[in-house]
Amino acid sequence: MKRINSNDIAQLAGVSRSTVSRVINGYSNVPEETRRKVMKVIKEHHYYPLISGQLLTGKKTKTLGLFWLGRAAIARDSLTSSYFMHVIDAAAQRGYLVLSCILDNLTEKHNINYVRKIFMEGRIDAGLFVGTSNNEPLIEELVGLDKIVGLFDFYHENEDVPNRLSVNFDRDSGEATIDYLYALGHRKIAVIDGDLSRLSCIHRHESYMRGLIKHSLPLQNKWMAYGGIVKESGYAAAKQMLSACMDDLPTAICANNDGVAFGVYQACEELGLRIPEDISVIGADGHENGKYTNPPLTTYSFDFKEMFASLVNRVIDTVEQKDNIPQSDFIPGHLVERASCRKIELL
Amino acid sequence: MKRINSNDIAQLAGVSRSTVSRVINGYSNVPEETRRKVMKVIKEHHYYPLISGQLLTGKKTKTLGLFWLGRAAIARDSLTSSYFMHVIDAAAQRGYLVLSCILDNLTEKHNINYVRKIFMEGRIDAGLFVGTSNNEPLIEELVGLDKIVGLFDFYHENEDVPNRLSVNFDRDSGEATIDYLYALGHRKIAVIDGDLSRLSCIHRHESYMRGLIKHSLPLQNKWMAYGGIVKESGYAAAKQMLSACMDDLPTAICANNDGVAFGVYQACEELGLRIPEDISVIGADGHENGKYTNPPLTTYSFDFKEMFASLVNRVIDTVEQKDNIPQSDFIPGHLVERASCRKIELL
DNA sequence: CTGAAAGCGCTTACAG
DNA sequence: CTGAAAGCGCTTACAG
Repeated sequence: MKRINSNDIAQLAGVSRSTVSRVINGYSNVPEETRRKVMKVIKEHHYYPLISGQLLTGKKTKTLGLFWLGRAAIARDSLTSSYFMHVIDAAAQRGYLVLSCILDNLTEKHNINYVRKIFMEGRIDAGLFVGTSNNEPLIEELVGLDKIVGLFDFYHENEDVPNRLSVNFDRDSGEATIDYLYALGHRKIAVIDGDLSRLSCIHRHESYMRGLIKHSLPLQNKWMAYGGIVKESGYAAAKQMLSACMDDLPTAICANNDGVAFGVYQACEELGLRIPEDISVIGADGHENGKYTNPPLTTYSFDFKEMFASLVNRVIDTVEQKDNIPQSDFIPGHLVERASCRKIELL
Repeated sequence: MKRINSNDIAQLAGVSRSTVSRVINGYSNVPEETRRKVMKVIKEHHYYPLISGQLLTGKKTKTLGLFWLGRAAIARDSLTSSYFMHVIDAAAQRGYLVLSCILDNLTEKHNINYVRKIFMEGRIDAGLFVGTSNNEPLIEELVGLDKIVGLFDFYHENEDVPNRLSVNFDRDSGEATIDYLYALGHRKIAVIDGDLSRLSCIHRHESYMRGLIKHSLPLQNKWMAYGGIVKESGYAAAKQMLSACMDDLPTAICANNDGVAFGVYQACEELGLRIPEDISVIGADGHENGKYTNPPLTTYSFDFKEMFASLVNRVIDTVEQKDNIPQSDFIPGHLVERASCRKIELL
């Protein structure tokens, strides 16, 4: 059974292929009657033009690539499913589809070729990258080839490159977290940093430090650790840090993100430290599971839906050659107070 | 800057487009020296043939559609991120990409047209559906149009339709669950069913009933409820059921899936019932979060990675016109014993 | 072993 | 307002 094409539709409707095409593409110079006649045949046969033909004439794919870096983090983090959904929804909103790839990194030859191929074969109008580390030559190459690229949490000072868009966490989350703890009376505050090859982790680290300095609080090595970005690494870092300073414990721990905070919970449990009675814990992200931990996790929360929508919309605006598109967007977060931080009575 | 095409490559390499194409497609009748000469130019210019041109000559898209039904369930369930990953990984394994869509249902006109369009426009070689309910006319239409369709948890007795593939949960999970509880000494067993428009929920219900009957246990209305498939609905069902039979509580509750079991946990907590001391709870699925609940959830677990790999591979085999492809596959689950079911001393 | 030619399904100036 | 023609980038019989 041969597939029906625009020629067949034209014949059935008694017009030329040109007219069929004009109707499909909504040209204004088609009289209402002709349009109706052609549409009738199109509907009857469930005819849709093949994109392969359309693409060859310069139409867009109306497809975004979504390149997800870091398989391990994805597998372990349930926030991720909502990320996927946010991207797909935001794109669908604008009539775009999403082609998803999961890759461990963007440095292995094999992965580089894979991504490059998807761009060069003309499968997508633009590509979104999530989980990039701070230096990605492939992305610069693609930008140089005039490919449109959207980056989550990957800011470039250079804003003169209109085909490189980004969305970022605000840069004050760390400071705001410290402010909150300070106001509760905490003076001995530990910080567990994330993966410092990621932009947001660097910014948050710097912001924590600004907060500590602002309040003239001590920056002590024994109260600092690198906790990665997942529960397991957060657990290991917290366990080691706390074990080493049991004689002089901090009264509060800032975890670079909620996954790490869950690891801190586990470490505290094993060390017999009650949260928040013995030690307060505060995270960052706004992870869904934070509502259900015991105690529920106080955290500096971000609206990921908003973040992805901002990125997707500006990328699509760029594809559609709109004007005055902001290249970067820093999304503000806000404190979500639950039950993992307690007030300290000051003497 | 114009894009380089096969003509340019041909000129640069001093051959015809035909030969360039032969090299790219790995034809055997190209002498090694010519091949090398052409490949050199191709590599140098990072040339990749546009798929639009290739498709028009009958090549496949090497892309699978993934149609995800039921936005609400996705948003709430963190298992979902691993589902996405399993599909994308299994497809990538075979050199296929995945185009993902999220839809509330397959019944609204708008959604039907959306899915139909993606198939008809030639964007994908086959489509996978997850979260379908038991009767989906659109799927039958697509099957009738010779589209290749892969269904998760949606079995058809009629196995004579080679372009309709499915993967399913084994049909003994309910019975095995009852067997387990019976062996622990439980005689008063409640069942919270899922969404009976889904095949697996029906099968599991029937299987629970078989188990109860086999052991001559009472099928009591007061110990039966419909709990949907997410935590919230499971909570509501359990709360209502338990509140209504506080004078004669079951000693164990079977939850249709783990999400529902988490709802049961919440209901029990509110009613002051300790798990497993006062009441045992067992789930089904093997949800990652079940490890972290208090107490950790005993459940009848399935390997979703295996399930999706089975479906993806058989769908791709069908696309590639291999022979003797099983249309359905029932994947066996197994009991994962954690701490939510206790032994009952029999008098 | 290899090139010239036809053709895939569409859209879009062009001409009328 | 509308049709005939050209062209997009590829692959594949066909002929030599």
